[in-house]
Amino acid sequence: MSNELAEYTGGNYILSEESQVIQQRRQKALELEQQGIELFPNDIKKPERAGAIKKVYGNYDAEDLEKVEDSFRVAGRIMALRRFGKAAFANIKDASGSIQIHVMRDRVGKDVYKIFKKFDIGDLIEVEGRLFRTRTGELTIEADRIRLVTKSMRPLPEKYHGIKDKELRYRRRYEDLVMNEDVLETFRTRARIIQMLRTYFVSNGFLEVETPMMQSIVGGATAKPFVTHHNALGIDLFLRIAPELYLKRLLVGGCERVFELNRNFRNEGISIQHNPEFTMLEFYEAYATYEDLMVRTEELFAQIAMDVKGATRFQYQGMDVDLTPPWKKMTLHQSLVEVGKVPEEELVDRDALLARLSGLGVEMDRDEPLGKYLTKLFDLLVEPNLIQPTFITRYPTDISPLARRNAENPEVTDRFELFITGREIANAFSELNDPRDQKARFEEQVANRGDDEEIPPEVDYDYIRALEIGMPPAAGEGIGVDRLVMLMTDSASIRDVILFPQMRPVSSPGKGDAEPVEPVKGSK
RNA sequence: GGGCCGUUAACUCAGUCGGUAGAGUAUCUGCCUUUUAAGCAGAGAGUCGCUGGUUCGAGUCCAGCACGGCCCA
Repeated sequence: MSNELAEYTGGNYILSEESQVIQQRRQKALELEQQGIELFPNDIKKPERAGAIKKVYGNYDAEDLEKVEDSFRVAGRIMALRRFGKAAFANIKDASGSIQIHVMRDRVGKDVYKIFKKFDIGDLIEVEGRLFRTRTGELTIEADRIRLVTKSMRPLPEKYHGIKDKELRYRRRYEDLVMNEDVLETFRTRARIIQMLRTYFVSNGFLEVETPMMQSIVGGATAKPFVTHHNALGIDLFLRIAPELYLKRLLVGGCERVFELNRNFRNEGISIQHNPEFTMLEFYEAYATYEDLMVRTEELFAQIAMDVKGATRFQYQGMDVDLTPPWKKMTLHQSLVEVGKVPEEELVDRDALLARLSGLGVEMDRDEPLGKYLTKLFDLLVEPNLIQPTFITRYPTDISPLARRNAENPEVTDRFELFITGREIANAFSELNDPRDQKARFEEQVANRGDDEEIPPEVDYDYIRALEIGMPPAAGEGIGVDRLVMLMTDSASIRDVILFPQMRPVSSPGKGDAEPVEPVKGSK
């Protein structure tokens, strides 16, 4: 064959040559068509599920099955094909599982068998017949009728090893899903976790809302945003980095319990833990404090673990994790001293902190708020060691612009971050609802931002206005859903829990070849 | 942004000291009516990621680039 040589044509790719295997498939498809076989019919009645048949008849022995006179009609993809001249076995896979079929020339008829001989692994077919058990004991459908449902024009990956190349798995998730059983299982678990999150909050009286994805002022977190432009309004808009300021406006509006489960976008690095778009759950509860949210979080995570894992104690990437409440609590200072082995007196000493960071290979500006040095040290020395669930509390006020000050010590906030398996998985605090303090902190934040910022920082004065109307005392939390799913599915990379993770588009022929792209009609 | 590793047939992978490009699966042909990584016999299939360099000769050595993976910032 000649590889799929792609020609660069100004953004689109056209296959100039095809592999031999694909040419042969096209040829076969043509031959079938000439014999009057529809390659892509649309009149297939809803079939039985392979898994359901197996569930009901899985325990029947050969004699029992002979008494079952019903015919069963399934449809699915041919995953394996073993031909013997005038008969063949095939494995047919649908969303519920797979089932073996047996096709005999003398049963389906010469003409049909001739057509069947042109079917390939990867084709979707429909089969109808009675159940029997083979000599080796496998429940099998003896085909009376067989029909092509969708012709596959391209060969599937190798049947035994499947598709292993991670790049191809992420770029061609459809193929990954066809070949690798566990992938669908992971995403089923993901769906179940999201369902449980939703059920938990709804049943606790939280209102699910949707707030803007496109915002004119970046707020609610510190991260670089994606910029887009609205033509009619003539303004730049930012894809949200967090929904926080909108959800708290709803607290002002009288929604005492709200949550949003949706995507955030951050224009930063891609890593094993970061995808530019990721799923965040944020919830806000009036008349609750960050301490109440600790209890909720423990309860929620334990419930999810029980459902997914059947226990609150399980393995993650070889680590033993125990989510049984209550979880460990530590202040940021404590964690730096006890886990990070930083002498306590250093924690208030700018020079000592900078020196220690420098020793760790991190150079930071001298005029950063002290809290930044502490959290940097925390990231390096403490976070990786927090394997068991741990709430870290009392974050410095200077790095927590939206959190309520602690009543005894206004230099720290009523805030926690949750760490499991050395990773941040949630962030929560009692909400700052004093508009005067909020305004001062916003303005200070804006004043302190460097000139090198690509996006000029802006104070959200409408949010201040909302606080002036009056926001009830409340606490709010954000949970990184992808990371939670990673934990519960024992996935090492965030890409394994996002169906289509962000990848750089392929711009040259070769591995990960772009498929032929027809120029989009009407596009420039 | 830095380091290490990878990129060879549609897929999974070998490829020794620099000397004509290999296997299995898949495909095609023939045989085969209870197989299940079916079997047997045969065949076709490659711009060795891209570009340049060294060399009589490069999949192999060197440089740059692209994409990806892992680790670090």
